Amino acid sequence: MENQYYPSPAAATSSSSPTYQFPPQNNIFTPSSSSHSINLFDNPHPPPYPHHHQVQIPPDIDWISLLSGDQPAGDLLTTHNNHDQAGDRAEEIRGSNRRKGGASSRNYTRRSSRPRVAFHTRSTDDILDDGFRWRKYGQKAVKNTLCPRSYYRCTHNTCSVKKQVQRLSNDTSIVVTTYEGVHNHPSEELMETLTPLLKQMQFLSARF
DNA sequence: CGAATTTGACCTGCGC
DNA sequence: GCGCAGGTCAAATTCG
Repeated sequence: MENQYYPSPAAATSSSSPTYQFPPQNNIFTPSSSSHSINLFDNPHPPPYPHHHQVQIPPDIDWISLLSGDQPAGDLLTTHNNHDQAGDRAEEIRGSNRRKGGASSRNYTRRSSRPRVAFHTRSTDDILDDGFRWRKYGQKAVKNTLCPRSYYRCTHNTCSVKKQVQRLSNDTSIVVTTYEGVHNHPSEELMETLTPLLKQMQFLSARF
């Protein structure tokens, strides 16, 4: 079992332990339900951003589709190539008309059944400083929503954690961030903090 | 010039 | 079977 790491609780530097909205059951928010608050350190994906504030959730987000990961794992974690029927047909169409962004030889990995955790924050920044580095790999307009949804992937080599970021259409000051999966490495921010301490410990243990 | 982002095409699941 | 919507890929573009 590998160690698993979560977004670093930078906000924990404040003296009081902040609490955050958390899905009541199955990681799914329901706008009408009373949201649970949990301690920052119990939340596997705490919003660690001092400049973000907890807000009440408006009845605007489709939490079911956003957070749904309850389909059979075997169906969700399949890997596809272009040798199935659809792929062959698409390859014919592509043929001499290869275009930008084509998918002639890709392994297309579908949405996984890994646990998802979403939280909402009020911020002017789309990108939350959670101590990890993310690379944007897509943006998509979502139906019934004015604001596009952005897709990010953790830049660490062996880490496959993803997150989606979207603003509410009726209150664009609110950012909804959805994490999928857990990090298998510590955050860079955490390592920067710990490295000098570890070096000092090594130095001291070598002396004594 | 390498890294990161943008952007439009591609792929799949699902509802009708 | 078809069309739509969501998610992903990767070439092109931008940025530091």
